[in-house]
Amino acid sequence: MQKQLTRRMAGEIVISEKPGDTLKKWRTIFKLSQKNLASLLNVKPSVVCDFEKGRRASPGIGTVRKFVEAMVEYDKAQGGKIVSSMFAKDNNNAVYDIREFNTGTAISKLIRDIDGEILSGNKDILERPIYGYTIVDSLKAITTFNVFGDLYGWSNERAIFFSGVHYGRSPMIAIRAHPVKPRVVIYIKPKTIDKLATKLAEMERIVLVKTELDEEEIVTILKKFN
Amino acid sequence: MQKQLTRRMAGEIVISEKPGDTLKKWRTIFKLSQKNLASLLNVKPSVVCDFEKGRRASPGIGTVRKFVEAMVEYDKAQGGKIVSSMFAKDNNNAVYDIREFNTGTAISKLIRDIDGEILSGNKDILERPIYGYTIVDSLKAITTFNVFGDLYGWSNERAIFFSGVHYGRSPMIAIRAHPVKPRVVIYIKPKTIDKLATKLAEMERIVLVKTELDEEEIVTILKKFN
DNA sequence: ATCATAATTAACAAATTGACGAACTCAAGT
DNA sequence: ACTTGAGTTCGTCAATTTGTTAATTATGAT
Repeated sequence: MQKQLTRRMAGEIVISEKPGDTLKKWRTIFKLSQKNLASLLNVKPSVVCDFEKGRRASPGIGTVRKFVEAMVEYDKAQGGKIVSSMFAKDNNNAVYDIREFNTGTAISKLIRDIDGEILSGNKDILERPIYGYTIVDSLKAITTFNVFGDLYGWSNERAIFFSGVHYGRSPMIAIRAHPVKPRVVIYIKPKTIDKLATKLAEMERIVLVKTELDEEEIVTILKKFN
Repeated sequence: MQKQLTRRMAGEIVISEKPGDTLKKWRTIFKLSQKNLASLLNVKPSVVCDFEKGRRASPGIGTVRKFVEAMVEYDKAQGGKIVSSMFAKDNNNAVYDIREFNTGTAISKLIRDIDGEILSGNKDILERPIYGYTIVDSLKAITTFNVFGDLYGWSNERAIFFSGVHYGRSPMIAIRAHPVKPRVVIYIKPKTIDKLATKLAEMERIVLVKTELDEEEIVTILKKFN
């Protein structure tokens, strides 16, 4: 986990147009003064300044490594607050938004409001109520372990929005594999729709919908639901 | 997406214990010879070699940036196949596990650790490095179309494990048919071994191995690889 | 206005990098 | 057996980096 962060920091510094600025950014994130950092590295503060100000156009990777590792080590000695905070954000971002409605909303109304196109689903299901929704990044949802536990809020009578959909196969397969099923699955701006996706949706009696709105627009629309 | 990858590559190189090895790893992933890469960078091949061999303990970040960006740019000009393959983690349940190593591991070490028996393969190939592995269910791999696109992670310098093997013919035929070849093929608990399998392996200069360990045991062993 | 702390800049010596070219090994074809 | 291509090793040298010291400029806080 630390190594991962050091890599990220190093990569960012190396690729940045202004490596010095990026270095400074990290130093401030770790709440270190130039003097502090310099003493961790056993050099004079002017060295740190030189790098930050870009007076060294292309410092060696050894230097970069020393810098980032020193910062991470320092934080670790302080309890690792900063390092772990970096990861707290990253882990949950598979879920873009999750909310519960106070009263049931008909599936058909939801679809109308988000300008959705029905890909699969019997008409008789469309008037069933749902009580909430979840918006997830499909790739992250699948790669992040255990997301599916967090996908369902208080009710599984809900809609699940998937963003970053390519063919729509993987999300439906994941849903098929999972014991708890949503009422509606909505693909956000899918590239194309694989036939297997609609087939699986029919098998599970799930309404499958696609929309060309993006996450942000959807959230603003759904804010009006209660 | 490109920038993301360049950052990752750069970070990996900087933090690696042997930056040169990591550099080389990426070069091979991008299917470039030292000469090719050198010409992209407008330097002589020996320069590339010097860096890969670690003659410079701490090359400048400018150098790293040039290298990394050149490779990504090159791939982009070729259609961006490799870059996009890095991000296409299309989930396919035929794939039991897939992982990359940070540094190359000799094939012989892998075989030793998983208690493998060599069925075919010259001794001189055994010291070649591999950079990752994939474990697939052989039946699913073949019946599910398009798996072979997902079989290779970041590098085809890898080992492919097949589980559920009966005679070992079909997997080798599939590999023969596919343009990208792995370095090593390992059968997990095969019932018997068809002669055709070893013959095909020899033709493709692939090391063919069998092991009596199961998937789970293999994964725990390979966890220790880096 | 003053004192302390943080940050910036300049000048400089020693070490290292970045690049070349030439000689060399090693494997793969033909 | 010969050739080609890929990769390795190394002496060389200008350009850069690494680090030091010392002087100078913000930035606050009292």
